[in-house]
Amino acid sequence: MGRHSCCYKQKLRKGLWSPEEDDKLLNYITKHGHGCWSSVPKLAGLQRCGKSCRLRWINYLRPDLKRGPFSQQEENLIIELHAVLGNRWSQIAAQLPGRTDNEIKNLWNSCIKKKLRQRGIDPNTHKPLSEVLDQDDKEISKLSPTYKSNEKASVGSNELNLAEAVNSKPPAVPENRYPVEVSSSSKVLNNNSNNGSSSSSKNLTAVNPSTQEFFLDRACTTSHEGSTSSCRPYDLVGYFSFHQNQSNYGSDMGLAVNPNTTFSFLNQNPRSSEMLPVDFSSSMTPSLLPTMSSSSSIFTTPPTRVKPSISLPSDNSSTWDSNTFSNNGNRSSSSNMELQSNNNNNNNSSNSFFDSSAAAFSWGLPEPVKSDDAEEIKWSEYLHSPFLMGTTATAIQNHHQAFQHNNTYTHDQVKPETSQFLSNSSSATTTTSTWHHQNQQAFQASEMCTKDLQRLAVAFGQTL
DNA sequence: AATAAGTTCAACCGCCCGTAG
DNA sequence: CCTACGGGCGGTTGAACTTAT
Repeated sequence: MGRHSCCYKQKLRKGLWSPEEDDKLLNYITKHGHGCWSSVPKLAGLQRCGKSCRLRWINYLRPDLKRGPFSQQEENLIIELHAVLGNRWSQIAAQLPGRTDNEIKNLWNSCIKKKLRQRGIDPNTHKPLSEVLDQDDKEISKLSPTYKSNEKASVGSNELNLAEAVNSKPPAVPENRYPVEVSSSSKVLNNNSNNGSSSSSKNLTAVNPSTQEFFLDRACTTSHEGSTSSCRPYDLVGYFSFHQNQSNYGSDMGLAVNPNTTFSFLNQNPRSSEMLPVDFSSSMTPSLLPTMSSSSSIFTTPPTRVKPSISLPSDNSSTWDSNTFSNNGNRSSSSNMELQSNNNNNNNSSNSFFDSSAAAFSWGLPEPVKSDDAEEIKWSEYLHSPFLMGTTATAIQNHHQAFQHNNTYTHDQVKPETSQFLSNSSSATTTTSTWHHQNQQAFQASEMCTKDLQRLAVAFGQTL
């Protein structure tokens, strides 16, 4: 059958690394760099194969690795990126400094998948499980009876039986509602609009206090400058929950797409057949992104905000005010998805979007506008939508800006070369510093938006 | 306290791609 | 053009650890 592994061929050591081996590898790479991995073990005096050394270095010994549990924001970013990139762990890891693809993969398989299922989301498609099941049933029903039974078994065997998962989802979930996680002590605030507008109350329809979830109308519509498009809140982003003291990515969010820029999310994987041409073209943005900011960001930059049309305070101490929720109540105006330029990043500010210990956030979730012509954006469209891509791209952009300002490595150097660590031994430490610092830098860097977007596009394999 | 069941995560495996010869 | 090799990636395994019974 297959060839033997290099370790088998060379009768090399396998399994867990001893501290002595770690020392040897670390010392060698610190002094000489890894160079050709296949020669590293020999030169370092290790009875390991080059691949094993490389893996150990990348996943464990690298000085810029961030230790400790993933923050909620990191998890959210992973989910968001997974929705776009799928199981391209290395690319996902490239957006999470200090995290390895292996780590993220493990987290996904052991933790996030489970969480998503518990919320009734299929982790593979990011669709509600009920939809996935329906689709499966439809596809299976097209097949012959013999194949049908076998296939159904294999579908379920992937990990968890989907039917099982559906059964386990919160019973209170109406079929056409998406659960959005909020933290404890959340309240229904669908009557928060103090200006008499219907505002968000149409979207926020139910709260299950036991599961701490609230549900949004599945189909809602965004309306901007006369153009109306409908979307599903869950489709737009999935869910987000924000918890106090988990602000590694900064405490604010925003969206940004340079309206004059078209750039593509190209898979860096050399396997060309897997190229992922996800374009977020500016030509698509106006209908979904009413107000553009050239320097806003997701997770990072303080000044730009997305006001949610739905939001929840976590407790009495929360600083959510009516303005936070109502967006002036003008449901047909761009305020539904308003991106505000607001330099006030004071966390104690009553306007601060992420002040509360937890906030269900729907990404500028548009309010429903009755429109018979409105069609739901399909999931695949969502994945290609400028809305998400804008957020993702901007997150990426700012993360990379942060990197660049830390003199660590750029996207083109996502897999850090030893020489960089050696020449920037101090910056390697910096890389593991808090995100706040990076966020600040990212914000400063955002002034050079156009230039950086070009850099981003280049980094992702497309010239502007 | 013992053991089973479940979870986490480091490491391995095998495949694919790019490149040098 | 072909082949061998190194690097990189995603999937999988299994040891170590934790929790439940």
